[in-house]
Amino acid sequence: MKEAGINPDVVTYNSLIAGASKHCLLSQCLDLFEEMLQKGIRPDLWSYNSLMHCFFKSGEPAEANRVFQDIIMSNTDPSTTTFNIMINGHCKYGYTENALMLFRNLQRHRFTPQIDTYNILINGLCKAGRLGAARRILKELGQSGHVPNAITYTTVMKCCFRSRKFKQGLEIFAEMKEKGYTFDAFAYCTVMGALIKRGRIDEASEFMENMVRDGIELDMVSYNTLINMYCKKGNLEAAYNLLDEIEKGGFECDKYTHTILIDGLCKASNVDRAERHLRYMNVMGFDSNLVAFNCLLDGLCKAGQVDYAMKVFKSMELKDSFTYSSLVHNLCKARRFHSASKLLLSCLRSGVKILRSAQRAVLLGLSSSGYSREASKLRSKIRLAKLLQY
DNA sequence: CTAGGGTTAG
Repeated sequence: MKEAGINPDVVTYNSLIAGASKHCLLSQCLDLFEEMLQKGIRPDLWSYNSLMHCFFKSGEPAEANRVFQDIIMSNTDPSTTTFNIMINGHCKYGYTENALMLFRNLQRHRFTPQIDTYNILINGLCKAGRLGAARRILKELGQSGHVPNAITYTTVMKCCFRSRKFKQGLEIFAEMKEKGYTFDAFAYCTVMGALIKRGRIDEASEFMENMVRDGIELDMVSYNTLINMYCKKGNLEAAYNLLDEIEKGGFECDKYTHTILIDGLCKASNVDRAERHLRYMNVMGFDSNLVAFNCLLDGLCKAGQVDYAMKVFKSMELKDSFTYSSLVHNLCKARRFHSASKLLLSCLRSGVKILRSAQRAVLLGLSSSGYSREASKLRSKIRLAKLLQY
C-alpha cells in the first residue's frame, strides 16, 4: 500500500492490530498503535477494544483495565463489545466479582445485556468454578426474553461435564436436539470429548459418524478429537495415518494434536517414542508444552522409570498442580513416601494446589510403613497451610 | 477491523 502511494487509514491499522492481537503479539500491537498516533490517525473505539483484548490475552489485565478507564474518561462511548471484552477478561483472571459488578452496572444503565453478554458471563463463571452464580445468570437469561442459542447450550453442557454432572450434560444435548438447534462442531466435540474421557469410545464414534453425516466439515479441533479417539482405542497406527492425511489437507497440527499423541504413546507403553515426540514438539517451538510434559512424566513413572521422571521434573521450567499431584501419586505407588512427602511440603509452602487424594496417599503411606510420627507432623502442616490460605 | 461456546494430562 505504501509503495502504491495509498495512505493507510484507521481501518487499515485496526485490521493489523486485530491480527496482532489474534496471535498474542502484544509488542506489535503497541508498535502499530504508536505508528498510528505518529501518523496523526486518531484511534477509534475499535482500536481501543482490540488493544484491550490484546492486553488480556497477553496476561496484562491491569493494562487492559487502564485502557478501559481511558475509554470511559474520554468522549467516546463504549460499545457492548467493550463490555464483553471486559467481562470476559475479568473472569479469565479470577475477578468474577468485577465481571458481575460490571454486568449489574450495565443493567442499571441503558445497556440491556444481549445474549452474547449472557453467554460470556455464564462461561466465565463456569470456568471460575462459580456454578451457583452461573446458574442464577442463566435463570435471568430465561426471564430476560432472550432465547438461549447454540452457544449458550454448548457452554452449559461443557460446564456440566467439567463438574462431573455427566448425565445432566447429555440431557442438555438431547434437549438441544429436541428443540431443533443445529449442531455444529463445537457441540459435537464437547460431547465426544466427554464420552472419550469416560471410556465410552463406541458412542463417541457414533457421534463422529453423525457429525460427518450431517455434512459438517472437520476442522482441527474435530481432527484432534478423532485422533484422541484412536489413541484411546489403542490404535496409534490409525492416529498417525490420520496425521498425514490432515497435513496433506493443508491443516496444521497444533499443541493439542501433539499432546494427545504423546499421551497416547505413553498409554500404549511406548514412552521412548513419546519422549522423542516431545523433543520434536520443542524443536517446533510450540508456545506451551506443559501438558505434554505432564503426560510424559506420568508415563515414565508408570513404566517404572521414577528416577528418570524426577530428573525430567527438575528440568521443567513450568509446573502446575497436575505436575505435582500426579508425581506425588506415582511416588506413593512406588512406595517412596518420603520423597512424596517432601514434594507435598514444597506445594504447601508455595501454595500450589494438590489433589486431596494425593495428600491422603502420602499420609496413609507414611503411617502404614511405620512412620506415623512423620504422618501426623505432615497432617498438621497440611491443616496449617489450609488455615493460612484464608 | 473488535468479544463469546468445542479438543490434551493427575
